Amino acid sequence: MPSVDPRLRQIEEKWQARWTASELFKARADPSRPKYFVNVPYPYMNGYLHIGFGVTFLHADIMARFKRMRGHNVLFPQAFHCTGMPVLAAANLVAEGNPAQIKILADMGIPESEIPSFSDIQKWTRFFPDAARKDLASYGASVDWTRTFITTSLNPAYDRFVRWQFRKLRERGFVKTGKHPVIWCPKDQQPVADHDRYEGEGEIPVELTLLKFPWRGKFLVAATLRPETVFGQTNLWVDPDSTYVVARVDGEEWVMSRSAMEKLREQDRHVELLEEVRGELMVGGKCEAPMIHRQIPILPTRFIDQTKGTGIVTSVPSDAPDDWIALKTLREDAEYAHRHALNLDELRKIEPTPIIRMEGWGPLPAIEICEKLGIKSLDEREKLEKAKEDVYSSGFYRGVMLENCGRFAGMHVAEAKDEIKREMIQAGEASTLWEASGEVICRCRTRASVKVVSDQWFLAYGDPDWKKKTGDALSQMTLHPDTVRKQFEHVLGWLNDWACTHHAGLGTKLPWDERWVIESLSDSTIYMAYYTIAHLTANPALDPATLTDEVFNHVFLGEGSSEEASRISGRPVETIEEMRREFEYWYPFDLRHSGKDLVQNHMAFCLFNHTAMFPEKHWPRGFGVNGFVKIGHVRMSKSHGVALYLRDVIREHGADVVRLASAQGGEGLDDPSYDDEFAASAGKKLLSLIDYAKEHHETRGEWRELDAWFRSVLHRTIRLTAKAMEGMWHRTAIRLCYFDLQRQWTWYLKRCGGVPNADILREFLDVETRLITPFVPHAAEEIWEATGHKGFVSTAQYPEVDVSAINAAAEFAEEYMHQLVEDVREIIKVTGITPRRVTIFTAPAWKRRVYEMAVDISLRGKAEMGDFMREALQSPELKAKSKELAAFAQKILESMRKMAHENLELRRKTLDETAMLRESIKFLETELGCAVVVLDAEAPDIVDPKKKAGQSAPWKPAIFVE
RNA sequence: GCGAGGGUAGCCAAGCCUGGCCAAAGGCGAAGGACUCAAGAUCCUUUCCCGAAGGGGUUCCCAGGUUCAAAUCCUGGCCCUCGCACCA
Repeated sequence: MPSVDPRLRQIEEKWQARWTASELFKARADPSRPKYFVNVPYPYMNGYLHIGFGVTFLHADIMARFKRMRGHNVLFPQAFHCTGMPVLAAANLVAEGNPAQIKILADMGIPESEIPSFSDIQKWTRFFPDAARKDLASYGASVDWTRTFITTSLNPAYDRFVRWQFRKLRERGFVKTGKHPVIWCPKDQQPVADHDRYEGEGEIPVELTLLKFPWRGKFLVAATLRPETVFGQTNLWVDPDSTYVVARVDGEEWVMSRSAMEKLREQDRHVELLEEVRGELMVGGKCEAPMIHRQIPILPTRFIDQTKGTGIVTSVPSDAPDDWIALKTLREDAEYAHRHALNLDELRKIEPTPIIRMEGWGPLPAIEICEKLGIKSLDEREKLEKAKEDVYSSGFYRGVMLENCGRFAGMHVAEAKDEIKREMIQAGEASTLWEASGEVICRCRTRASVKVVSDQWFLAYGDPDWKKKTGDALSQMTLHPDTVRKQFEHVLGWLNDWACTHHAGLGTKLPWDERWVIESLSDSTIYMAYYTIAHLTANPALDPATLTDEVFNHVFLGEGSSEEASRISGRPVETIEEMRREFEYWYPFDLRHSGKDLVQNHMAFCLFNHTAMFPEKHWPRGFGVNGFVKIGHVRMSKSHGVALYLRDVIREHGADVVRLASAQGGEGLDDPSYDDEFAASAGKKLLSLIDYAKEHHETRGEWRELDAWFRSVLHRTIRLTAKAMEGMWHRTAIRLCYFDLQRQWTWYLKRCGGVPNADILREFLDVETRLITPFVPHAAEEIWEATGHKGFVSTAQYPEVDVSAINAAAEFAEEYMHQLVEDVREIIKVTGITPRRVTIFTAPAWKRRVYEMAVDISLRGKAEMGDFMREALQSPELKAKSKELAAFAQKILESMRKMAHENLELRRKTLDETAMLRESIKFLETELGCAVVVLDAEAPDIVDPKKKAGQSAPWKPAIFVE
C-alpha cells in the first residue's frame, strides 16, 4: 500500500495545528451574526470510526465550512455514543477471554498486553472516544471540541438531561406502559438479551395462533404460524406416545403439552393443571375444526416436537410438507394403522384440499415441494425444514386465498393471515401463544421461553395526534435530497409504539422505575439541544447535581426565571443564563445529516420527540441523508470483511484526498463508492495544484478576448458551485469547481501560449482556492498562504459572483474554437495524413448574410423554406447567387430547426469569426503541429485543389488539410 | 408482498423533472505519443462500429406508445439495492 506523500501529510499537520491553536472552530453565541447549527448522529463507540461514518460526517463538515465562509457563525459539535448493549457485551466477552472479541481488538492494532484492560467498560468509553476525536481532527474536522461528550450515566450531566427529558415526556403523556413479549429465562427470572445467550442469537418472540378443537367438553389446542391454512384442515395430529395435560386456562379446559401450559403461565394467563391424559386416548376420535366447522379425525403421528407449540398439530397436507408426509406414511403403514385401530379405507379418503394459489406453484404446494426434493420420510428433517421454508415464504408473499376460503377468497395471504386469526379469536375459536422464533438457551444453560411483561414502557409513536404534529414538522423541513420526503412520510405513518426501556445495557435509568434502563435509540432523540450547553455542563467546578429539572425547564423551555432555577438548584445564576442564551441563539439545528439507514428510526424519533418537547420555533429545520458506502463496488459490512477504518485510509492517502474521494463517490440517495484507485491518483493532482499556485509564472498585462472568456467561465462556476453547495450536491460541486474549472484553466493557458493575464491568474487562484476550501481545506490553506493572504481561508468569504463577467458570447466563441480543432483532428485521423498545412476557409459575405437572415426568421417562429427564399431573393446580391443559395439555405435552416432559442441568439451576436481565427493562428499551429492559414472562401488566388472552400458556412468554416 | 431508490459505453457516473447541436459531460482503467539514460511523475491524444475529409451506422434494461423529434414523456414487463422494527 502506497503511503501518503510526506508533503501532503506535513501540510495537513501544519494547518490542523494552527486551527487548533487559534480555536478557529470554537463557536459561541453571537447575536450580531447569523447562526448555522449542523450535526451528525454520534457514532457508536465499540471500535474505531469507519469510513462510512467518515462519509456522513464529511457532508456535515463540508456544509459547516461552506456556511462559515458564507458569513455564518457555525456550530458543529460532535459527541460519542456508548449507550446500549454492544460496549457492555464486548467488555464482557473480553473478560471471558472470548477469542473472536480479542481478535477484533487485536486487528485494530491494540497491543496484546493492553487488551485485558478492555474488560472494563470505562476503558472503552475513554479509549474509543479519544481515538475518534483524534481521527476526526486528522480528517480536518471543523468541530467545536469544547462541546464534546459521551452518553450514559458515566456522564452525570448528560444522564440528568435524559432523566429530565423522560420525566417531561411522561408528564405530557407521550410515554405509556403496556404488555410486551420478551425472551425470558425461567431460572434467572429475567429477559435473555442476545449477548446473554448460549444459543439462539437473533431469535425473537413470535405470536402463534392457538386453534381450539371442541372435544368431549374440552378443547384440543393446536398451535400454528399459518392460521390462514385452516381452510385446508383434514385432520388433527397427536403423538400417541406422549402425555398431555388438561388445564383450566382462563376458565376453559384445554388439552395440550405440559410445556405449552408452562409457557402460557408466563404469558399473563390464568392456568391451572387438572389432570394428565395419554395421547393414545385421543387417537381415533373426531373433533370439530375451527373456522370450517367440520368433523375431522384425530390421527397419530410421531413427528411432533413436544417442546414446540402445544404438542398437537392441525393437519393441512396441501400446504404443510410435514402434514403431507405424515399422512402419506400413515396411509401406507397398515400395521401402524391397525395398532391404533384405524380404518385404512377411511384414511385413504382423506385428500389434501387446495386453498392457496401462488404463482409458480401448482394447487398443492406441499406435495409439489416434497416430490421435488424427494422427501419420503418424516426423518428427513433438514429437507422438510427447507420445504416448509420455501412454501411458507412463497405463500406469504405471493399467495392468494382460493374461492373455498369464504369471505377471504381473493385476499393476499399476508393480509388474510391476520384477519382470519382475528376473526377466529373473536369467535372464541382461537387464542394466541408467544414462542421464540427458534431455540434460545440462556447462559445458565436453561431453555428460554417467552414471557409477556406487563410493565414495559413505550414511546407512543402510534398516537395519531402525535403523528399528525410530527407530520406538520416534517412538511416545514428542508430535506437533502428532497426525494427522502416520501420515505419519511411513510415511516411516520408506519411507526408504532416503541419499547423504550430495557433490563440491560448501558444508559440512563428510567427516573421513575430504576429497574429499567432507557434504550439506546430512545435516549438520543433531542440531544442536539444538549450540544448548545454541553461546554457549560462540563465545568468541573460545578456539581452536575445542580442540573435539576428546574434548570433544564428554564434553559430549554423558558419556564420560570433563572433566579428561581438557581435558588432551587444551587447552580450560579450566570451559568444558567449563559446556558439559556446559548440555547436560544443556536436552536433549532439547521441540519442534521446521517446515513439513510437511520431514516426509519433515529431520524423519525428525533422529529417526534422534538415536537413533543419543544415549541414549534425549535423544531428541526433540515435533515440530510446519504447512502451506504461501498468500497469499490462492494457494500461495506463487517461480515464481508470489507470495512475500512477512517484512520487507516487517512494514513494511506491523506485527509484531503480521502475527503475528495469520499465526497466524490456519490450524492443524493445513491450509495457512494469509496474508490481506492481514485484516491491513489487524486493526491498527485492536488499536489500539482499546490505547486502551481506556489510557482512564479510569466504573465502579461495586456487584455485579450480570451481573458473575458475565462472570467466568464470563472464566475459561472462560482454561481453553479454555490448553488450546488446550498443543496448539498457535493459531488456536483467538486466536479464544477475542481475538475471542470481546472480543465478550463488548462485550455486557457494553451490558448494564450502559456502566458496568462496577471489579473486573471490572480483571480483564478483566489477564487479556486476559496471554492475548494470546504473539500480540501488543508491544501486550500497552503495555497492561500502561498499566494500572500493573511489569515485562514477557512474563515474567508466565499467568492461572490460578478454577474457582468458572465458572457455567453465569449463562451460560444471558445466552444467554436474547440470544435474547430476537433474537426481538423478528426480529418487527420480519418485520412491518416500527416499535415504540413491546414487551410481554414471562412464563409463569404453572402453566406453570412443568409445565415443572419436564417437566424432572424428562426427566432420568429417556424422557419419555412419558401418564406425564407421569398425574402432572400429580394436582395439583388443574393439573387445573383440564387443557384447556390437554395442548397445552402436548406442546410442552414435544417440545422437551426434543432437549436434552442438562446443558441440562436448567440449566433446573431456580431462576433467576428475571421478576426478570431486570425488571432488564434499561433495557437492552432501549436495545437495541430503544422502551418495554419485562414482565408475567405471566395478570395481570389486561393489554393483549393480538393474543392473544399465551397463547404464553408458561418461558424463552420471549410477545412483543407495537406 | 409492502415502502423507498435505481438500471446510461470496460468500470464509476452526469444527463431524465423543464423532449431538440446527445454518439451522450466528467472520473477511473486501458492504448498511443511527448519528455527521460531508464522508470515514475507530468503533459497531449485516442477509447461503440464503419470511413483516405469534419460524415454515416447502431446505442442509453426489454417491449410497445405519444411526437416533426425520445436516454429524457406515457403504458406494460424484467432486474438490482435498501428497509420491514423494539437493534446500533
